[in-house]
Amino acid sequence: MIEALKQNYGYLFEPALLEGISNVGQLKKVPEGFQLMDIGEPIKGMPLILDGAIKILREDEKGNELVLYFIERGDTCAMTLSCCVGMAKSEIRAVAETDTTLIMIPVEKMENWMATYKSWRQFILQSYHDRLMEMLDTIDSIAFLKMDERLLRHLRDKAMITRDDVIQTTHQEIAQDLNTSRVVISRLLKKLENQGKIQLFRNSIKVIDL
Amino acid sequence: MIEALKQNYGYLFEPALLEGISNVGQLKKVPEGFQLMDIGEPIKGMPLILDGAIKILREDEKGNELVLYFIERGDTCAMTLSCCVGMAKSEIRAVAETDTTLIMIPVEKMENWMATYKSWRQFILQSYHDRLMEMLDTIDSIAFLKMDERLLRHLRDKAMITRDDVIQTTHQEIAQDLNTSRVVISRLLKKLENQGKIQLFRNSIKVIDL
DNA sequence: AGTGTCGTGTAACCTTTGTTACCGATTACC
DNA sequence: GGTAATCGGTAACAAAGGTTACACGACACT
Repeated sequence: MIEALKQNYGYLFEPALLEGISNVGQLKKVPEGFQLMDIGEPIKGMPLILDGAIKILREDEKGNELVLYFIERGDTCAMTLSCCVGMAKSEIRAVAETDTTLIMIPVEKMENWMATYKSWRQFILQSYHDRLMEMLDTIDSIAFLKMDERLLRHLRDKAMITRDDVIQTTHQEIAQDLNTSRVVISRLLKKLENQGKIQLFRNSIKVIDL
Repeated sequence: MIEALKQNYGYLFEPALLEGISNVGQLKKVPEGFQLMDIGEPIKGMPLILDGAIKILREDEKGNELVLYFIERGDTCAMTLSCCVGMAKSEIRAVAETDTTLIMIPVEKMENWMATYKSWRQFILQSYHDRLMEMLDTIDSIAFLKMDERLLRHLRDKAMITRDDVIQTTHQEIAQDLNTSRVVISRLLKKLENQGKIQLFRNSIKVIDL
């Protein structure tokens, strides 16, 4: 574990902190589609992603979903940080977008390390910052963009985090991610294909115009 | 200044920190409508609100606006915190919603106090948490609600922060806040009035159903 | 091969929201 | 008092997105 940790976070954290993490942290490998956290669930720990990607999404009472953003290698989940401060319940759902390796850190350590390690403080603040910016991005998309632009952006995001211009997914799944209906997505995807921006296949989409 | 400071933040910060704030902080009184910060502007300092309320909004390249949330007495602006970490440019615009009194703290002090005062650390983290939750709320509104519900929610928010069920505003201004057109707002306001949830006057709206 | 399920394309229609245009009332300013 | 600007109501229409229904091919399972 310490090896993968050093590789991803070595330049960030001082040796003593790396050691602390590897002592109390719990290595976890989860397959694609695995649900790491759900809305209303108490927070068990804070994840440090070593490899893979996680989809963070929001749901309302009626079951409508919306993807907020993805987190990747080197990231952590600000919502988790957040919950250590105030309430203990998660406001979001986290689902592994690809096979993912991560370290879970018990929440008790956080305040502790905040006082001790400057690098930890900076990491936490940076994470909050990054997540706030992602949320701003999300808000920009929903508030200012039409569905076809949101769709294209979503496809590019997915291509980016999987590092593959061919996305394995269905129209139905995209519709859920963007909180709209399958018919609408099929319609717009066809339009994007006619514009030469993507290529459609059964169960996959190739993004041309990255 | 130290008096107003103690009154609003005394229970949060230890005496030494309060003293530090009152030494380096700069007291500011701004009138309603005053623009405290704009998108792209470098961040000068971090505001602690003593009295009043500030509207935080986002704008895209085309000039479309959207209100993100309001901050009030006892709050600070997470975007400012955020900018001390990464870039130095503001991502948002801040406009005084009412006459407002605040203390500006130079950004240099932040990292300093983070190491020294536990209460400061907790305040910063709590602020980040609060702001993230507000952003989630905003996303919920835009993503899951129809315009009439968003409108009603906006009116209630405004009533809340001004502590007055009569809102002084125009349909045009509301339309800007919600990134839609005046005609749409007029239409929906009329509907809400017919439903008995509000009462319309020239330049003001009374929220019945708080 | 036969059956059922899943993924996709498409048409028809409805609702919500955005746009343009116009009008009357109120207010501000000279 | 006259004039211009602002504010709000409304109609008519356009565009975007949501809904329902159905067809057809791919695929899985037996």
